[in-house]
Amino acid sequence: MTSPPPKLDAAELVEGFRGYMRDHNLPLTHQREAIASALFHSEEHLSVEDIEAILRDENVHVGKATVYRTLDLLVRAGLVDEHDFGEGFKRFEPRSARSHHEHLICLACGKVVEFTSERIERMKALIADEHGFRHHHHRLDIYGVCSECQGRAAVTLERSPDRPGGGSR
Amino acid sequence: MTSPPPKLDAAELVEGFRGYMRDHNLPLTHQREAIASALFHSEEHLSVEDIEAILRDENVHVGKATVYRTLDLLVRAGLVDEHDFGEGFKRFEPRSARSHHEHLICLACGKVVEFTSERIERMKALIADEHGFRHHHHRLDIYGVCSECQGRAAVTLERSPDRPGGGSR
DNA sequence: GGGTGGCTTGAAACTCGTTCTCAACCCCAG
DNA sequence: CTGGGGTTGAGAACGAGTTTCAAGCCACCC
Repeated sequence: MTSPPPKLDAAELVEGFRGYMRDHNLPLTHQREAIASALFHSEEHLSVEDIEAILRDENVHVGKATVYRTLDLLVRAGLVDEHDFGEGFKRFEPRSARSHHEHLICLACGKVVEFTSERIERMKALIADEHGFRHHHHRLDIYGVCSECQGRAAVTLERSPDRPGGGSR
Repeated sequence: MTSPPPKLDAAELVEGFRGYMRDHNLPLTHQREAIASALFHSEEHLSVEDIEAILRDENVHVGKATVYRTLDLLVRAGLVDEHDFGEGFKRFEPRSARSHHEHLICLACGKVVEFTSERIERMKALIADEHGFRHHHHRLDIYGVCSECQGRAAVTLERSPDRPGGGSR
């Protein structure tokens, strides 16, 4: 478990968080800063468990209720995106300066690769229109096997939709 | 709640189920037939609760463990597709003769509209390729507000990804 | 038709992610 | 510094889904 390099615009996001809290007259507690900072400085799609582990490593104790509450806050502030890759729990990702992106998920190792597609952006708006929907948001997740895992022996995938390989339930 | 017209190829699917059970030397119990039949004759994306309600209406008592086990069986048999629209529980849909399709989900009333897109089918394969992934399956869900709900007063949507309006948690 | 073996069933206990409760606590404006 | 309102944390609660295990049923045999 190596520590990944800090997210490019982490400082910006932290500043954005402080501003949001100020604007909404919400107290900026140590716990909230620790959680936001942990998330903003990560390159990964973190689960609540991941976040708790990071805080534990930093010897910062935060109750899980607070982790969930703060994540909720961050999502509502528009600084964090919430994802459900069908593992039975959610993952969180700082909303970077980059535009909206989709995900490629490896069924063997759980790796998540992000990509963007102008054409898909245009198409989803078109499709919503066609059916009389006012588009709000969408989700495109492609599940497959990444190039590294294709090399490894006998990657047998059962027919099991919405179920990456990393689940522990 | 009016009863929707039966799915076009329900009889076919029931026959497929019988065949699968025979081929795999699995006993065809009353419970399994009742669950499969309920699902195959529905036009909706049913939750486990929905299925239990249908069976209750038919005065067929089936334990929920059996419902889950049978759904698992149907999914593995390839006769049913499993979906997660981010409501906190799964929905099930008979796999009809139609090709793979995507979903438009109304955030206000929970209605699900299906659609297909040749271009998206082609594009997702292309994208997987581009990133060295062997494509397995994918999911495209577009969330928005349907035309009927757009008319209704004050449909205020909080910024809350993966969360249709029908949840009861 | 009756027997028999193995798979299935159902009720309840359990798991696990997430939310709620509430008394103690902290942030910050005054 | 002080007070009050929002926040925190431990644990209880919740809800979807799974497991357990004794009792029951299906299907095949005679």
